[in-house]
Amino acid sequence: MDGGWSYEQKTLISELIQGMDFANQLRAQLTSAPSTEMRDALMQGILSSYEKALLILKWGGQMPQSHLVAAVSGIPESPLSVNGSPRSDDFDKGTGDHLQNRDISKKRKLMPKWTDQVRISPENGLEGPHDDGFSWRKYGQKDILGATYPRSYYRCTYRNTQNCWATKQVQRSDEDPTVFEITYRGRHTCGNNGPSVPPPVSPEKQEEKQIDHQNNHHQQLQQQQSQEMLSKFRAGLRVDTNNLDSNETAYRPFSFPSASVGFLQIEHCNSSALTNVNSSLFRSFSSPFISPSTPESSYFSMHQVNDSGQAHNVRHLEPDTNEIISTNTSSTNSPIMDLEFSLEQVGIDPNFPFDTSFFPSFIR
DNA sequence: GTGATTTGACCACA
DNA sequence: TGTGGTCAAATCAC
Repeated sequence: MDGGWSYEQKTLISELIQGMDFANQLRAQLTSAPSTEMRDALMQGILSSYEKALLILKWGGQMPQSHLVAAVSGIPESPLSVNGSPRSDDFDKGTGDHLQNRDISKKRKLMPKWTDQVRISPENGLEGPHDDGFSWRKYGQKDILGATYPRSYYRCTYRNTQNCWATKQVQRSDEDPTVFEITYRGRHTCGNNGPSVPPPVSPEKQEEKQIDHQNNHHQQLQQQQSQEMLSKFRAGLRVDTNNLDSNETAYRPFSFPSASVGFLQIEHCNSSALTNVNSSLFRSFSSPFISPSTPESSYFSMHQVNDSGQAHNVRHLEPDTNEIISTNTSSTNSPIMDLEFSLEQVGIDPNFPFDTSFFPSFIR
């Protein structure tokens, strides 16, 4: 799948992912103040646009329809408490304030939710669901009515330390015990093992990197051009906060940082670089991204990076049967279908000199 | 000793 | 009232 991807494209995706993370974090901050509708809409616009851009770049308009269902919803996902202060576990322990707990419960319900299905291949020796790159901590297991196998509940390990309220539920399929249905809820707001933090590198990966370093010389040349292009891109990206309440003047116009860890990942541009991108995409968006299958396989597969930095096939999706289920009702349900969004909507200077050669030919 | 997992109990919701 | 989701004490693993 990685074939044909230019360095610039990888870089742009990395940057977009990071920008999306920032937007997420910003939204989490903004929702702490009253009158959040405007800001939520703004943030949703940013996220939606990022998602579309990534979809365009990733699939060149040929994304499998069966995997477009889940998408970022337009509803607030922030796990922040109503008063805006970061929640601690103490809030959940519910020793006193039931109203507050009710709010938290509602917020959780409103979190974006999407379902993925993962087939475990016997050859990789996995007995449980794949490692999706994030660090999860199991907090419960429940027998579900009508289900053969119990459902496991996981939350982000960094929930306490980084206020990351992402959770997932893992349910083994009755029909096919090798398939795990994983329901994610909420986006990761932690940076751990996410797009911004490269996972530890295994010996195998280091070997890959050595090989890939041989290609780095050429990539460095490209990198210079990309840096230049990205700086233009950053300069053109603005979120207009003029319409925000006056008490929000502390919020600066959104822009990309001058440096990004994601860029460092690309710097070691190996097979795992895109793997990281894929993994990041997978984590950052409701729409899972899968790669074309290998010729010998009738499945789609997706490489992801586990905690030890090993890339492995974690998704073997039968294109016809493994539909992605989602409860999402957002307008972004069909990202490819809904590409008519203006740059001004998201604060991008319409006069920004996009290098159209950068984009897949179908949108030129 | 510390962190992760297990598991029974509790709570909210339909 | 039944079910799903979460909590938290007990237990396990490293």
